[in-house]
Amino acid sequence: MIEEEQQYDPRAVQEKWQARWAELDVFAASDDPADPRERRYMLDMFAYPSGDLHMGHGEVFAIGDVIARLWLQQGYNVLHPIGWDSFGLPAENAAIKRNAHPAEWTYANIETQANSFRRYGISFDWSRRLHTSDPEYYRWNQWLFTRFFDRGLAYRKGGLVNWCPHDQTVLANEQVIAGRCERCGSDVIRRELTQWFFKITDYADRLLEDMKQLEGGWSERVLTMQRNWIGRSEGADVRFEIEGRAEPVTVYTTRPDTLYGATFFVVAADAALAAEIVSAAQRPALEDYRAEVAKLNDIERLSTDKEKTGVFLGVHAINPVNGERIPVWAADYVLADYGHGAIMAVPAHDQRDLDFARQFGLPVQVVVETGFEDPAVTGIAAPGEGRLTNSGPLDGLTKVEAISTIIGILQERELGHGTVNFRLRDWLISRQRFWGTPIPIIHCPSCGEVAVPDEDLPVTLPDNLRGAELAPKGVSPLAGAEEWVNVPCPRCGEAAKRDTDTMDTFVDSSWYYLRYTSPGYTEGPFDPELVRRWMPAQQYIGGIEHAVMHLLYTRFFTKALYDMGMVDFTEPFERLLNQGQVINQGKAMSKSLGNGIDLGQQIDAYGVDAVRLTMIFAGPPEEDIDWADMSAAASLKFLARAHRIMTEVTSAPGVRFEGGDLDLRRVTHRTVDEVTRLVEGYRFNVAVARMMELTNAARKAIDSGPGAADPAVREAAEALAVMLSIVAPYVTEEGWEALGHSGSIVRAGWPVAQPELLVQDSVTCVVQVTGKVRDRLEVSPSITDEELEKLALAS
RNA sequence: GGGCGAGUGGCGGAACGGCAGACGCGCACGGUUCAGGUCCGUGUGCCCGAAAGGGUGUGAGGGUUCAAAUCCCUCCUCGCCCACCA
Repeated sequence: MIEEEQQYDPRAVQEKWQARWAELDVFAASDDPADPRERRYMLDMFAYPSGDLHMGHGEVFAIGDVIARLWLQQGYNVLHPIGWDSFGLPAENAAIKRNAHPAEWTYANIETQANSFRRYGISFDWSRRLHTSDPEYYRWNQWLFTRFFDRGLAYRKGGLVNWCPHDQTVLANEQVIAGRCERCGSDVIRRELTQWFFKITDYADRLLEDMKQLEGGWSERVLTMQRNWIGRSEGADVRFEIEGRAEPVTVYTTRPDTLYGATFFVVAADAALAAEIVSAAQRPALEDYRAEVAKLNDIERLSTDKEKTGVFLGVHAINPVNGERIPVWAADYVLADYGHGAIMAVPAHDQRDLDFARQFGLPVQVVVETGFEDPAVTGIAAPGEGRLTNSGPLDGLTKVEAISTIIGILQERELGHGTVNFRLRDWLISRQRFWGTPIPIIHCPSCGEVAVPDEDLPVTLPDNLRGAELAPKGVSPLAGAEEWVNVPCPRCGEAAKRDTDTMDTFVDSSWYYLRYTSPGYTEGPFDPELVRRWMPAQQYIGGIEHAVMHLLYTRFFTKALYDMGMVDFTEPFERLLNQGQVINQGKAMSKSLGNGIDLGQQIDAYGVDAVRLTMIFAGPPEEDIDWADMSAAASLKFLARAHRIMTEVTSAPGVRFEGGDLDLRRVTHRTVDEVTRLVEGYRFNVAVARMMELTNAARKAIDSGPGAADPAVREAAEALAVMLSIVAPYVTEEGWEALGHSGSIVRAGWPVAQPELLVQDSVTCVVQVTGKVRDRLEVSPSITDEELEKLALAS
């Protein structure tokens, strides 16, 4: 029920100011090079149009808007755009279910979300809106792909890839989370396919190295996650002869110093090499074993303390440094796609190798004196440091000395060399689905892979496929669109076929922030001049779930574009904030738990301002918010209290503050000073607490202090209105109007603290003796140490 | 198994190495109100005490320091990331 005393009706106020903001165009960024204002780019991760906005959007966009509105108040020329990441599986699945085209569902949801964003009061420059499913956008995806293709950064290769049996498409390594599909949670299996990749591994070193630029601006957490993902390690490649094979086999090791302790050799069971070198006698055993391994999915393979399994391949390898014949085994603990898919096993100094040796009765040779008891007896490997032993020329050396010595020997004899290895794999971008950017390649029987020429871009999706025609069948639905598929080769004119796969939607999101600077640009993906002006973005905000995938891909794209001379920076985002999740009753909201909270309903009940304030005041932005612990009603109460202060001011607008009540003025200026620093340091919840204190101080001044007519009360109310406007834009617009101002508070200007009002007349000095508070002294802040000591001893 | 981070009232959370618990929720009491709610005010870590006051207190234990929630070590618990990564 709406109370008669209630000062404002959220719904009417919201509509009033949405119209006013549009009319005054207060959120437009200026591309005018003559604009004297310093530019700032506030970037939110764009939205996926899965229905209406949800609570998570409510938090992330509230946070982004606080920063964007702070900058607007501070007088910056602010770019704060929004768009939609509108290709992707859910649209396709919805279309199959409803016998419709994915575009219908997608664009309807986009409109719903756009309206909700407007209501939510986010300070977007709507003129820059983009949708990745628009041909004008994905045209440039294709253009960029062809540039990557020309430079060898996009290439096709066959091999084992991750396959999601539910979504019926391949997945990039980054999209496999603990053996499951990142999107649907199905167990991922491996499949042999020829697919398109982006050569992100060429950039592994730079992706790692350039993190130096990000330190301080990105959380250590995200940087660590990226570092782990890239997984750089230093070691050596060592060539082992395999008896009966012409070519030696290379293994990678981080411990070349232990080469003399290699007592057997292991090949990944699923690697082609195992089948190639196995002896005739052992072939059936290997085939049985491979069938066993194939049955296990990654989850089972990962189960802890799993017994080591493997089969002897009936052949021997030769240890290149001491000529020893060591048996070659196949096992599933060696991974086909890491290193070279084969290892030298040093059981004395590697736990996995030791477990395997003990399982199959293989010899253990200690080559480092670590002080550990004999691993062969204890079953505990000795991975530590120590002097080398039983190692010929390495005997007596330390680990570091031995590594460089053995690498020298290997290089001299052409048996190996020092090298760096990465865990990072190339980015698999092909998808066997419809609702994405068609890969702009034509396969010609005589010319091979031919890029679609620029003048033929975009290759648009056929619009006659709908419903069941889009159903996943293991190959792209585009393969069924014959008149679309069959085209002449652009090079020779012979009959050829289009590539029928579409691109991973992470390609779309790898450069959208560049397009915002010039969304209507037709000469390329973005206007290089405008990108130079606006980028890199000062602030990026989004969920931690993108810490590896999206953020790694955007960084890769930026570096690739830098190498093409299209941008003049190597890192796209200066500061990154990863907000926590909004959960309910301790758990993520989900349909199955029935604990979902609807953002729209919260707004209907409490108003936009109260919902935004609740998100902001709940705690540090990186932490999760449990909505069950929050009170939007309390937020509404505070907003009404703050608004009432603004309506009670009786002095005239423009009154000189100088003669006003000094105590209140000090509180105001101290609050301004602190709030500014708190917001800039992401401490939004504490900033709100300070605003509440200012509100309480103003309340007291009106009720039992100098009274509503005192200029200091106006000063407090105006400062409060502007500071609070970055969190609660609507009620503060009302308050600003009640204070006698016209136009919009968006342009009011951020208050500036006067230094002389920040110093206090007296400070409380606490006298402690052995850590216990013994006395408190009120002293001048300018007191000298001697005087203070005298006072303390006297008391 | 490895790495990173975090443990503070009934709750969400504040505290450059310097008065622990700001601010808010909740609760209690008072004012306003016919009443309830709203609104305004006071109080509120825990223990003893009518009060003044005293004791105690930031997951556990130890250390550094005149002084530790904060820095160091060990342990416990929770969260996240990676994971037979050679």
